[in-house]
Amino acid sequence: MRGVKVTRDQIVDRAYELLAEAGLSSLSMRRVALDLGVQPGALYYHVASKQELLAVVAARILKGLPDVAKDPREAAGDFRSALLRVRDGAEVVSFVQAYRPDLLVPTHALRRLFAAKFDGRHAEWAARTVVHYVLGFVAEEQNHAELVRAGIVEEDPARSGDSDEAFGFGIDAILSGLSG
Amino acid sequence: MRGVKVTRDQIVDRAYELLAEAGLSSLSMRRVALDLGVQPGALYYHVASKQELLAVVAARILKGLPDVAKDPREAAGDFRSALLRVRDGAEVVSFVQAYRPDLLVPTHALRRLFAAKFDGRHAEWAARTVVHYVLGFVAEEQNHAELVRAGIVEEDPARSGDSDEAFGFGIDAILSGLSG
DNA sequence: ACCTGAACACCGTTCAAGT
DNA sequence: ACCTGAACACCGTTCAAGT
Repeated sequence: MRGVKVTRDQIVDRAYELLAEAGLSSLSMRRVALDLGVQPGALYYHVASKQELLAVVAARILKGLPDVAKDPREAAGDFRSALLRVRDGAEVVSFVQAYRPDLLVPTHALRRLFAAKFDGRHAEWAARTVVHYVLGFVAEEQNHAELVRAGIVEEDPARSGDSDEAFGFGIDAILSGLSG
Repeated sequence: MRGVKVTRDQIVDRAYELLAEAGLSSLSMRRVALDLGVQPGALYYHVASKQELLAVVAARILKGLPDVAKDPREAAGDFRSALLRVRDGAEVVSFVQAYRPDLLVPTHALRRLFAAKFDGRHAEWAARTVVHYVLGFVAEEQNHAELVRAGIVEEDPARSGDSDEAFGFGIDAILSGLSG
């Protein structure tokens, strides 16, 4: 077989699509390679590791998010929406936050907003408090959705539908506490 | 080879130790089986899946946590301490929270504490707000620690050491917001 | 009842060799 | 420069067959 050309962009695109459509458990280097008609090893000429690939995919999940929002409440809502658009989005972004915190837009935007009321140290902590809450909230939402999809757990109709309200409740409490 | 007897407790014990000492990436069914001197398939007579095993391990991580604490601040601190005792503790508990929410003590305890000020619905949301924050915070702490340990990322001395203070800052903000 | 042996269908990563 | 082929060292899970 001849070597079929692959670009880094194609790899990232395919990885993103795979994640968005099928979730993190379907996103493997071998699957990406197969879809692109290339041997698994070929990917490593363009990307150092699966972790690096995930970091770039996470950045794409958050692309389009404005780097400066009106207020923290809107920033948090936009953040959640971006995560929900991609299956397991919160888990991927959560990992990348520890791997490459500099790559993540929402923390920057929030820190800037909080910089009006706090000094640098506390603005950073305030931003992280919001980010941790959002990631924790959405991670549970999405993990639960994956388990329902897999038929491992059945969704209980009592607690479903309240997600937006529950999210808003927490955000409001946090923001009111931060401005107290 | 003859069949060596294994109990469910031995499996859970070994899984917990493996996690505590070496982290989630070292916790495999095959490794547990090897350590117990048994074939991998033998485990499936005692435990339905790796997910079920993780659920029991998560319960053990939180065992010893009082099911009714004095105040939410203490409950949150105890929760974080329990997670930090085991490598990748937050990630495991985070997964299990979506898989078997009923198994997790801290939400129960917090809901009970918040039930004094809120009705059932809002007490639940308040408890979850705190739990999401704690899990998000500790997940980042531990993910970062794993990456440092693996030499993939070097820890920056500027932001290290502040963890307790940063955690307290967020908790105080959330709790003051919840009681406003 | 409980385990072995062996398989099935996968993983991420490396690297000599080819073009 | 970029890819193949092939390997290395693993995974979770299933299941007939043994005891």
